[in-house]
Amino acid sequence: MEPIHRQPLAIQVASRIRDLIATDQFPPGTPLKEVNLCKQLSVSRTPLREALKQLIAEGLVEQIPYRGVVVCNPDQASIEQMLELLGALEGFAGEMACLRATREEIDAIRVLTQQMHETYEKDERLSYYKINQSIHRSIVEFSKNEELIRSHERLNSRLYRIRFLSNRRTDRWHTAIEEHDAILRNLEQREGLKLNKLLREHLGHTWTKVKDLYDS
Amino acid sequence: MEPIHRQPLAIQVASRIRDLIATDQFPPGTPLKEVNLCKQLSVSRTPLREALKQLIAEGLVEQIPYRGVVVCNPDQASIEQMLELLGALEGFAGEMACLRATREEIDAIRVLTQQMHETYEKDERLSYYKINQSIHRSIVEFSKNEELIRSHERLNSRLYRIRFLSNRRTDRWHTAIEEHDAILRNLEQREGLKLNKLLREHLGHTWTKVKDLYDS
DNA sequence: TGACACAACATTGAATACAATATACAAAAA
DNA sequence: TTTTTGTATATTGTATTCAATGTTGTGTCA
Repeated sequence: MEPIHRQPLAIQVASRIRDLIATDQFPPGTPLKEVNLCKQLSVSRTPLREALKQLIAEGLVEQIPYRGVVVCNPDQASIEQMLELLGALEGFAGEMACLRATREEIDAIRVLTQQMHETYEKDERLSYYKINQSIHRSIVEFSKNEELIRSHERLNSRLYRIRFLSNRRTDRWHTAIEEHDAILRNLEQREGLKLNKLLREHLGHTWTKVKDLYDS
Repeated sequence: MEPIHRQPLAIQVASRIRDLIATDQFPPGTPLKEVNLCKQLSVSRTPLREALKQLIAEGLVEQIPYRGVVVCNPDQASIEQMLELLGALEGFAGEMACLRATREEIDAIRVLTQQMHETYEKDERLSYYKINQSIHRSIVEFSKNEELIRSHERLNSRLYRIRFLSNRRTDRWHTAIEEHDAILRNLEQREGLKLNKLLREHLGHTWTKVKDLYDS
């Protein structure tokens, strides 16, 4: 029988705050005052502080001794480095996926890519964003490397907000779709090295979008 | 003027426990009972618990609700996956280092590689181990990607104990040295792709050593 | 003798109380 | 008026207390 999952309060609090940051309800620079948050979330300081410790370890917030915790505001250089690393991770994941993904798993990617085309035709920005995330996450999962999956997940969540904001720009939408077609093709043909390169470039293009966003 | 660095207790406690795990004084499976540790480290439960939360986030220990925290005992598959990821990270770092390392930084690697040869001649196992770690860490640093450096650092610290244990085997010592010569050569000639491949293979060989260790 | 119920204990989870430190503001001196 | 310094207040850091849960051992009944 399915066991009951118990989550310590700290874990729940952590994921709640994580969401608040990702959805820009706690934008960068927001000071996370303990007593305020306690009241808002109806928990005491102990689990809240333990949750914050976790977020600090994830790099989502930063702590200054005796002066509290604030939401990180990564500068352009940090974002570029994070995207560069994300590209490396996804590229490597893609390479491994070429070796390890099953026929069915690749079919699933094809379906998602097809759906992505449809959202493009219908101009559904949010759906596009979600499907795009799905595809990338799936490729990483198909690497069958748990450690890689976790690392990617953590880094990606830190970039969630940035990517969401940069998704508003429509410039590169069409080319992004074409890139996804190429990604699918190379995955189907198990061209590991080429897929690696493609994914790294694909993420590199995200950076140019983000950069424009910052510059404007 | 140089500011005074203050470390909250939780941070200090965390790094102390991290060391105890790395040096096998807290071998895998050791239950980390809160009150015991409190007394041993002379701190109260609150900062200790916050430290544990950090170690959990790092994946060094695992927590079971209401049953405490134990030192992780990664199985063969996990170790293989961690080493695979470590190889990917170092490989990518090497590729970036070829683009970004200064002449002086590469010289530093040459010096270290030379010292490594000397420890081999003198059969100084511990020195060899430390220099080896230095070289790998330096290459990652020369990628000039802070995010990559942090990720590598965290993953590497989790493998510290394993690598230390596998260092006792002498079989592959000579070939490892030769690989390091090749790594240096390719770094000097800025052959990014080749260096990437070399480093990934180098880490792959570590895995065969570890595997032998487990099998015997 | 073995299985089960129950109680006593040990351990973690959460809340509160207290201490240390930083910040803001006002009063006093130059 | 400006600078400095002391004090009040807010906030975080740490310790302690209480509650919830898991574990172990013992005694009873079949």
